Amino acid sequence: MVNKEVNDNTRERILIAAKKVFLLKGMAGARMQDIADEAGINKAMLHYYYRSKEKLFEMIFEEALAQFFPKIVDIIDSGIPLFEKIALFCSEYIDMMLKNTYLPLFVLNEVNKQPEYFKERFWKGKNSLFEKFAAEIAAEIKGRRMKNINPAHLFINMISMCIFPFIAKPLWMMSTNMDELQFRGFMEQRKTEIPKFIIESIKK
Amino acid sequence: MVNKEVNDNTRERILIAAKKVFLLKGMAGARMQDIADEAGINKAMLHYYYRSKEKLFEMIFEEALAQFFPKIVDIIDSGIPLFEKIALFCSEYIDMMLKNTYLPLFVLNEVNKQPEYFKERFWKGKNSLFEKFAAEIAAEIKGRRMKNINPAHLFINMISMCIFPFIAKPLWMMSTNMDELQFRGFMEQRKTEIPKFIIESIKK
DNA sequence: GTCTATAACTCGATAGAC
DNA sequence: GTCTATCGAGTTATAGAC
Repeated sequence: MVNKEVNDNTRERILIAAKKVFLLKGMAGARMQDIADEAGINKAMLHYYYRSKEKLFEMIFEEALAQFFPKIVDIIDSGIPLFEKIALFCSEYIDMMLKNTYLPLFVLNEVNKQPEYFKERFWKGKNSLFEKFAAEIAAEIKGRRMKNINPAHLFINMISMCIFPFIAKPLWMMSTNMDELQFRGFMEQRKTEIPKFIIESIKK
Repeated sequence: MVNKEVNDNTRERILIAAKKVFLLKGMAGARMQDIADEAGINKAMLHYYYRSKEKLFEMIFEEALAQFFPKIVDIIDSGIPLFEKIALFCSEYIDMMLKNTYLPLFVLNEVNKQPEYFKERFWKGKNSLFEKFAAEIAAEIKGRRMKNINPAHLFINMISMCIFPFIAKPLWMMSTNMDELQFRGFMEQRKTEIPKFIIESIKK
């Protein structure tokens, strides 16, 4: 009983440490020693619980993907009106990234570095991610409730404006002389600024 | 004389090979052996010409920064009217990235991985990158030629929509079932779609 | 300048004591 | 379950012949 608890505790602490190190340094840059230090244990333990660096990485990557994607799908698949949907998406997605600043760059970087690995291992039956969204926009256009715009462009415009600032964060902070707190404030503003900017452009 | 030419030739071939490998795999993921293979020579030559992996990386990184930045500054500092400036920026910048697909992710990733190193080594007196742009927008707003919008948001909206698709390229191609050629066509469209989208939103 | 061989070192992984 | 010690593969870097 006591062992079980200690076990779970260590297992969990390794995961937390690994997440921190992998998200900061990526698969290629992370060291098992860094993770062990961060977790306050020694290297052998990492292998005892997770066999190899790759297995440990997969755990973290899978968890990261689970955070990165479902939010998108859930909101887009919901039944609320398009303009509200856009506002909700931006707000929720930016909120999630404010709690996980390194998540977007980590995911996109690893997908770029090993696209085949990602495709086979993690990309199963997710082909039609934004088809529903595209159909909804087509309907709005046909009903003359918004301007004619290619849904693909609208979709990636929205995503770009939400995610990119987190990817360019250090560069952006240098360019604007923002500190951590000001950056967070800036992203808080964007929760409403982005929807406003989009809707202003597409409304009739 | 002959030696000099051979020298230059090898030096140059190493740079080209190193650029390819570093941009694809990043500093942490790149191997000196990969670069040597790509250049069709052996590892010792790399050290003969560039001393160390880090020195070689700095060369490539510096060159990458030179491509990534000046285009922005030049156009933004030019005297053309704001709306044309936005159109020109998007077109030129996307064009540059179409020729260097991996450039944005490479630069932003390395800056994120080593922000201090970047700041000290490469960020000298570039603080006011978009101040001029902000001032110009402020003038337009005051002159009632466009809607009231925070210049910082407008600026990063524009940059985000141009750069992000390249960073999310593999994921985007999977989501939309695009092939390489279709992706290029899509980005060609965006050269005009993005300015249209922006101007539609801010014009009065 | 270019190559082969190898030194020096880093890092993931394992053995074995407790 | 946890630790120390160490192995062995892989990598950067150098020595030395040509």
